[in-house]
Amino acid sequence: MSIADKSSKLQDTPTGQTLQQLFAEVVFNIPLNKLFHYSVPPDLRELLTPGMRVKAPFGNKVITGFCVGLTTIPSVYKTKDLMGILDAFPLADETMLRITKWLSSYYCCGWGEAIHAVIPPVVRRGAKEKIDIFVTCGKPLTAFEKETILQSKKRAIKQAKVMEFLFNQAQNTEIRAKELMKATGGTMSMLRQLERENLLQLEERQADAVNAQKGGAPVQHLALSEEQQAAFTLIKEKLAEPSQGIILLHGITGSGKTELYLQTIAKLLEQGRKALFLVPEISLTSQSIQRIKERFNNVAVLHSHLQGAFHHAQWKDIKEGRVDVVVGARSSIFAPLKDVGLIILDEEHENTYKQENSPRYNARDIAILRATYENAMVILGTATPSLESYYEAEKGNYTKIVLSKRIGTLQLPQVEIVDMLEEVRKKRGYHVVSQRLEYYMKQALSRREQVILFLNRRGFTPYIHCKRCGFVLKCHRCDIPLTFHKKLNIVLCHYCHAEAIPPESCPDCMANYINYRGFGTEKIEEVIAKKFPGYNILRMDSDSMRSHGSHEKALKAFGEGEFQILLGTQMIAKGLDFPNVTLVGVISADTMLNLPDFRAGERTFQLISQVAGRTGRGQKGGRVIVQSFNPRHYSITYAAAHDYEGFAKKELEYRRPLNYPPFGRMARIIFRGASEKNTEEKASVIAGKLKEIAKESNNQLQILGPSPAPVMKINNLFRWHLLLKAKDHQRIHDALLCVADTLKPTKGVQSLVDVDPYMML
DNA sequence: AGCACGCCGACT
DNA sequence: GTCGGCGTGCTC
Ligand SMILES: [Zn+2]
Ligand SMILES: [Zn+2]
Repeated sequence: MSIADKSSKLQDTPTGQTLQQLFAEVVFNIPLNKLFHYSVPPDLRELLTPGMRVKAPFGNKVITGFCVGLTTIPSVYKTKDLMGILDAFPLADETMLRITKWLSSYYCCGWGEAIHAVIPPVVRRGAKEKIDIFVTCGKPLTAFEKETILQSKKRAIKQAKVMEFLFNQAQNTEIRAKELMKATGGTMSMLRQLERENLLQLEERQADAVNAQKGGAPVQHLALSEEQQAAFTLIKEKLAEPSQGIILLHGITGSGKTELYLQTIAKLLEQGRKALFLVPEISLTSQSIQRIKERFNNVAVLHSHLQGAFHHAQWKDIKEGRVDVVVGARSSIFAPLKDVGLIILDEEHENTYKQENSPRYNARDIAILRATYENAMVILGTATPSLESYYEAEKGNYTKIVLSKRIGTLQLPQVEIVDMLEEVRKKRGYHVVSQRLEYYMKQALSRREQVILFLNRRGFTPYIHCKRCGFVLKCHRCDIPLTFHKKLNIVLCHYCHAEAIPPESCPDCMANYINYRGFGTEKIEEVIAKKFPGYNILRMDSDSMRSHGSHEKALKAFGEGEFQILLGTQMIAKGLDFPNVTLVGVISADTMLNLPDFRAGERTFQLISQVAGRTGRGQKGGRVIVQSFNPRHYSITYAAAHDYEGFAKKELEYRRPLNYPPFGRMARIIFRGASEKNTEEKASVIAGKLKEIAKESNNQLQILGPSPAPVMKINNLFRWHLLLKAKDHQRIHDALLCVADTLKPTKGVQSLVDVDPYMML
């Protein structure tokens, strides 16, 4: 314990200089937005830089914290000494400290929590650097010399095998010792023995994390279309300006956005700066990731569930400037690149950019923030801009660039909406496949073309109910109907994954009138198999694609024509590019439309547009059939007409009077607890306080609720929520700050604050 | 978040 | 009379 009084404020250094006592500002990974000051002992003084992790006594134990700053003025009289420094270099640079501070303020979490969320776990754990052993043949040998060696090893079969394997490799190529041993059955001691005999060379070094393509010229740029060229010219102009700003690149599917991204990256790299490329999710089948890797040399593809050591090495490579382009999903926005000049968000509207646990940030907003801090350009690319981005562009805050033409002679597919109510009347009863869809499927299949069917619901039937008393079978832990899975013969909760045996009679009234109602992908598969015997159906949903690599394998098989019909959920909605697919059927466009969410219409429009983009990718053209019980809903009709502008105008018209984003801002507080009563109570206490603040604000702030969340119970926890709505975010922020201390968990009820929420369930 | 301190019910 | 429940407050 050092006392910050006059006598100890000065310390003597070995050189005799007298230095003022220095204090470290430290934050911890706890839900507490508070700085703690620690005195820096003389021996640590030279080593400590903000951004490093430190060991500090906290309460009666020693924990790890982050140093976020240094000061000579402590906030308290008594300060404890720092006990150690964990890093030789700061894990977070100045920009990252600024960003995390902003995160903690904006999303209502501790600064320490924000930093914690931004540093990959492997880096925090300080994974030992992965050392690989590489084997090479050494000097070139003639065929005769090789033969002599093999002869001399006649009695050491395994050794001969190793040497033979090496000889069969191309001259001077290296192979990982592990791979070599796996292929030949050799052991490490064997390799060491061969090394001693000078028959091979072993080199121990850190595995390369970067996509280093030694030699082999990168793939050349493609020629740009007239429209692309105009867009590129504009981007280049913006790039040359001192503050480059934000570009909304609105390009329909197939208009060549990726090529523009790539050439812009190339332009930026010429300036010696680095680029960050964000994608909604990293999938091995992604075309754009493949194209980036073949176009540039030092590309790092960040994979969130990557091998620890590899990830650590990759992170270091990025930090130390050996990487030019970082590609990754949401959390890659925090990649420790120095001097980022360009941040690209592909499919900007995707909700995967929003993190659904604390800090609940949106990578799109962080990208814009980071770009202003680092003076970088942001390109938001999409075929269906989020209304937030569209509106910013309309206001002139973003530069909008439109690519309205498909590359080459490709035509947009023709979209036909089928009124399912009409269908019910015509066919007397409900059929999941309409006559129109069946007709076009027959046509396409008879021409040996392929069909994609989309349904955003897995399982066999989503409801199990009693025809006599109306009882609906629900999960005993959640307020959610159970889904019947036929193949596994279980009923499953899609929220908590609880499973049960399908009932044969009503659990409530014992009647034998159990009805399995509705349809999921599993049932559609059965229906289609009956209707189209002799065709191979590939079903892709999280049930059928559970094992590793099955996703890639399945798509490859479909691409090679092994299957004629591909049926699946969300997972087949994006990115697929199969020229032989001439028909896409949307089994139900209503699944999202009926959700209690003000973005339901926007989501429906995006989904139909995205799914429609899976066809018309070849010379044979394409057609889309959209089945709906709301065939005249504007989200569906505008999507069918490929009219984004029309949709956006209509949707904005609906949101404006209600002050929904983009006109207003929102935050949501979710309360959850084991006791229904306590949960409700807590929600109304907080709501009461907020409503008082709202009253003072002259109705600038609105409080909606408290009310039970649309899903009232998940995993035995009851859920209530309330919404804050205001014209500007500051009001919401101030209000949240006022109630912040009452949001701590009490009586087993916790409160979760979600600023700019996406999920409303 | 942990952890200590503190104040009221049901146990030896 | 004590053991332990978890409500409140603090951590440089
Ligand atoms: Zn459940
Ligand atoms: Zn019943």
